[in-house]
Amino acid sequence: MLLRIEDTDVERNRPELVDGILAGLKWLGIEWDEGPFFQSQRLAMYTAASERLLAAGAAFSCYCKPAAYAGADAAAQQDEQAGEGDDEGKLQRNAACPCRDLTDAERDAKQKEGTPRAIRFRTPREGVTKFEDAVFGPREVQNPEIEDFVLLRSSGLPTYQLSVVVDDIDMRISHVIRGADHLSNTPKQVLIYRALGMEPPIFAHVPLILGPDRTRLSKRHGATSVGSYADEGFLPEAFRNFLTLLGWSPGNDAEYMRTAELIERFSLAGVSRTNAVFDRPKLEWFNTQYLQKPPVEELLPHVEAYLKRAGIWQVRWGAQGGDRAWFAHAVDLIRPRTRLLTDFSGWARAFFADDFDYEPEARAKFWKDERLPGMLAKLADALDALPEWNHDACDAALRALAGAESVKAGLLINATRVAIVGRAVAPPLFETMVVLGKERVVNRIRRALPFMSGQSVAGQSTS
RNA sequence: GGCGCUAUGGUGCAACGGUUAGCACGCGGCCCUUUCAAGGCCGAAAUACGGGUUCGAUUCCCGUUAGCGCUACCA
Repeated sequence: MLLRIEDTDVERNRPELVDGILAGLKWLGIEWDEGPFFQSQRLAMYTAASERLLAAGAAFSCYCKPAAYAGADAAAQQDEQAGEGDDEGKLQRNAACPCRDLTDAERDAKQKEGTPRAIRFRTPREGVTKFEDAVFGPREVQNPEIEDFVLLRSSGLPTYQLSVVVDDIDMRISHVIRGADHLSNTPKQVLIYRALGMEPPIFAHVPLILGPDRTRLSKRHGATSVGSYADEGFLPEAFRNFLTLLGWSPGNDAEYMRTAELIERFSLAGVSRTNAVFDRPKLEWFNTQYLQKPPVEELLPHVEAYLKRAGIWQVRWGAQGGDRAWFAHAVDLIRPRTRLLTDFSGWARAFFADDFDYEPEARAKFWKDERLPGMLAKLADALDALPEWNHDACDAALRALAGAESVKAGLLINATRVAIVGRAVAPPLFETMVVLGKERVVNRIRRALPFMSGQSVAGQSTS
């Protein structure tokens, strides 16, 4: 596998974008052994190929003025709306270029005038071009449907059609697997292969991914570069699983498939021909699966990266033997409730940092009772006095107090949870206490007391 | 406009001539419960339309409609 950057359009190609592409591929786990190769640095190959085609009579020089994309499009639409004069527009499309019949003399004249020259392919005006697509099956198009397309622009830069064929030949590409938007242009490439005396490779066109509005996925649909999904806290493997199932299925109802299984089961035969809508909620569901099912160890490096990014990573958590086990334990406790990696530095922040705030909704919901400050003060004392710090000891201490105060344990449990992690949404209390440790728990409860009792006190807690 | 591709619940996929049309996400309800998730159970929800072929069509053929793609000196 090699990586090739197809940057032959000066207008649209921005060098900075390449870094993003490379980073995105790496994040996805796509590795390449050779490259990246840049087509913009292989121009000599394309001009050489076009010269060969020219010499063989398979191509010709064109001196027409280029029609700007926007202009051409607008003109075409006007033609359609006008309803008349559309003869002109129709004839214009798919037509042979008048320059294909220029005499040598006429050509020399144009050349002398300094008229910009492009090189077009001399498409046969009859016959059909056939090829086999691994997904769409046998294909054939009438040659007259294909225009005399440009191979080399007047700027000397090749078009996609030319560069891709030249490179695929040079790089001995066996399978061309790409978006179905290229299906219609494939006959042109087959024509070039043949004119170059080569047999085309295996083509396989895969369905497009559409946005919720059913148009091709683009910047307008928000998070569209792979990098933004990385930033949002998605796991590469979840993304892979989700993406693979867009336009492909193993033939049964299997959905959660680790990458190794995906690779093992994938086959071009299972690829569908219908475009698929990118369903963000389902992607999130896949992410929760990958956050929760694999062994914690696999998750640790990812969580570590996000904690670092949030600036709350402690080096000791990375030390094998040391607090690595604690870190794994904490992550394991938190992950059943996570949907994105950012949750670890989000609602679960209190597990890794001492500066966290009390979620207003949580306070409103669980700190309403006026007896709370008094009871929690006693709870802190009781916990502090505990000879051993484990789930059952904490559990017993809290329930004993609840009994003594004649309140339901839930009242204390919920209030305490908010006091020590700041959230209503958090793991079971006693397990949380064990992970946080006695000193922190006691301190945090005492620290929270002033913020209770219905008074709305804004502020942060530091333990 | 021309050419082409596609068409199963809102979304992603199964069923590749015979099923009460299945699974998953999402949605609603219930259970569980220490909050919130997870999990379990239940539910609403689809074969675009019209013709054929066939004993029998989601499935094969034709037409219509719709969506998408190509029709650029973009890829």
